[in-house]
Amino acid sequence: MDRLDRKILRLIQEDSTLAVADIGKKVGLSTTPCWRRIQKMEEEGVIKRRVALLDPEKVNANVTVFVAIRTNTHSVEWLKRFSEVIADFPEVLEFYRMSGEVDYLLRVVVPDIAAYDAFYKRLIAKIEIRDVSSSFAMEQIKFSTQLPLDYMKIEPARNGE
Amino acid sequence: MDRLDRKILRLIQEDSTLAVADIGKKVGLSTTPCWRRIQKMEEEGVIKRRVALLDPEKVNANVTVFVAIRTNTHSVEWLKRFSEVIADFPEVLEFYRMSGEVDYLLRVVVPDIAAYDAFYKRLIAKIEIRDVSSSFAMEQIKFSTQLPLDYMKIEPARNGE
DNA sequence: GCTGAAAACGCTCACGA
DNA sequence: TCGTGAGCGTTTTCAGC
Repeated sequence: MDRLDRKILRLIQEDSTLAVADIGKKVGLSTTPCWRRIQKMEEEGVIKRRVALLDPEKVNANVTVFVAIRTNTHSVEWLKRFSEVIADFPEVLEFYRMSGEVDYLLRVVVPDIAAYDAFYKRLIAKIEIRDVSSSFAMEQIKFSTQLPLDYMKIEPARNGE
Repeated sequence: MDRLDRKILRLIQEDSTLAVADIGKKVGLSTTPCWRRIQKMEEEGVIKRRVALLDPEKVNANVTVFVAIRTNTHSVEWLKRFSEVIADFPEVLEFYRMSGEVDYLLRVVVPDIAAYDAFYKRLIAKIEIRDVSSSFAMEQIKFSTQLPLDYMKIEPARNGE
């Protein structure tokens, strides 16, 4: 992947409705070669999927809660079971295994505090957890799906640009 | 918005490359009415944008760090300044104002710990922060942009379905 | 590897039910 | 509000450079 590929990624990460011809114009490529580059990055899995992003408020899912979880059973089996449980909850958008004090961190999205409480009860009914600590977000100041591309490993373009 | 709209949202939240005709087939609608519903939801801002999601590993941005921030200057001006500073850092993908102990929470994405340290130094050089606590994610077990649609406020369809 | 053109496909709109 | 069908633009493929 070279600088042109990165330029393409920057564009489609922002807006995937752009026509291939337009992307080509912006990066200095005609339609066919630009299309082939995109095709290749899809095959390689660099581009994973194309999705529509919705307005959380308009679909009544505007409250974000971060749930810090500590467990006493640090086994692979417990994690496997826990992952399966989490997979059944569409409210959980992000799920991380952490270093430090907290073992796992969830980002949960619900309409309000009451719905979070209902979610919480359903969760602890399904699996035993030592310690759960919930932090509510008052406001989402920034949310982006655009990964920083400045760290990409770039192979120099053949023309030397 | 009725049940059909919700079905449409479910589909395009998952895969926005689906042809309108195919979406229509899946929800029981022919192309044009399906297209009109999508059009309307775009105009209303329910559908905000369409983007490509990339593989964090393949673009060398695979380490997530949660940064909990506490401030002593709880003024609107400080938040404004802080927001502007954050906007200049492409590594910050999410930024929340929190309730409780922590004032703000960032989700930062970098290639490795060294890059995080560099990011951290650049950040604190730009604005004064009372207390910063960084937690590293070892593993991203789940990441989704699909908001839960079960909480949507549904108007009954005219045909009574 | 790029260009340009042709074919296939999907989007968009006017009209009638 | 839905559906049909026609026109148009985009995507995708392919021959030639």
